[in-house]
Amino acid sequence: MSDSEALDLATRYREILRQAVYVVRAIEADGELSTSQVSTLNMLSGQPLRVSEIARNAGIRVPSATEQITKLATNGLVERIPNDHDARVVEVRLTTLGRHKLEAANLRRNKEVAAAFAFLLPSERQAIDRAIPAIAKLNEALSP
Amino acid sequence: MSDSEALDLATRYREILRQAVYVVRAIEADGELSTSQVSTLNMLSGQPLRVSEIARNAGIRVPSATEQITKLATNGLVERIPNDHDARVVEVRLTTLGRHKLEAANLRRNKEVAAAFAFLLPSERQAIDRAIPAIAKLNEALSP
DNA sequence: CCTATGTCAGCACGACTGATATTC
DNA sequence: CGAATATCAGTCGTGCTGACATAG
Repeated sequence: MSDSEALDLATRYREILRQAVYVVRAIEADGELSTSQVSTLNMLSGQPLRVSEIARNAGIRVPSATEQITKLATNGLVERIPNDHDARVVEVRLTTLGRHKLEAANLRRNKEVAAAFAFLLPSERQAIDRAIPAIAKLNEALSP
Repeated sequence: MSDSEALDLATRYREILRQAVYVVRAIEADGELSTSQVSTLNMLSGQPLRVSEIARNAGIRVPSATEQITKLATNGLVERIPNDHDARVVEVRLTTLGRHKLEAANLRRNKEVAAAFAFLLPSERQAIDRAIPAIAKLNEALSP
């Protein structure tokens, strides 16, 4: 790929991404979890994580993660658990309520997106499906 | 495509998008235009637009667009032009300075993204290339 | 004593709603 | 008069840096 082809592809990619961000943000419902809250909770759906791990996974700083967690904990969606081996560490765990709210929010959002996918041709859905691993690798390459 | 396949695709698509947002935001340089400023200015690179048109294109409310424009105008990147036929309307136009700063910011960002594309296999670049029109159509389907 | 971890305080950006001119 | 256009005022969410307490 020539330099100018790469620049052209980058331009189109950046533009489509900008659009997609606004469009996906717009499917948030009133009173539901915010997109960043869903992201944080999704991370915790497998196992509890430390504050610093949450920050690293989310691409944000530790104080910002603390703030998110404080808000989620106030709403009873996560709980802080002290670590027996290292008293500096705080593990953050989904509560049952948090898990239920997360599943509801994920399902609603995914249904909306899935409904939009129904407007695409099979070949178009396939094109997006095949691009997802490549975008993941690109994200990796762009990460610090 | 079955419902569960569509839901699965939607899940993976939402997740990859979330990642991409953080990663692309992170390539902002200090003292440069912000991502939302670049978006606004890119809209104006073709022809002047009304405040309400900018808001609609950007997927934001009119007062938010006004605020963006005020900031850009304060920095000399755009100028407000009254409309002869309708005194309620304000057209917003790129200044020469705005055009130069926009081109510099676009080039720097696109170079960073293009450099990341270089880490991908040709087949992976092709996969993203082919997905872009499909994502555009998906954005269309998700728009209100 | 130095480092790691998490929190607190204060700030910036960018969105929102509701209220207000002004013009059509 | 009602609708359209843009702005202003005030608020909220989410990120940041710098300072700090506590633990290793």
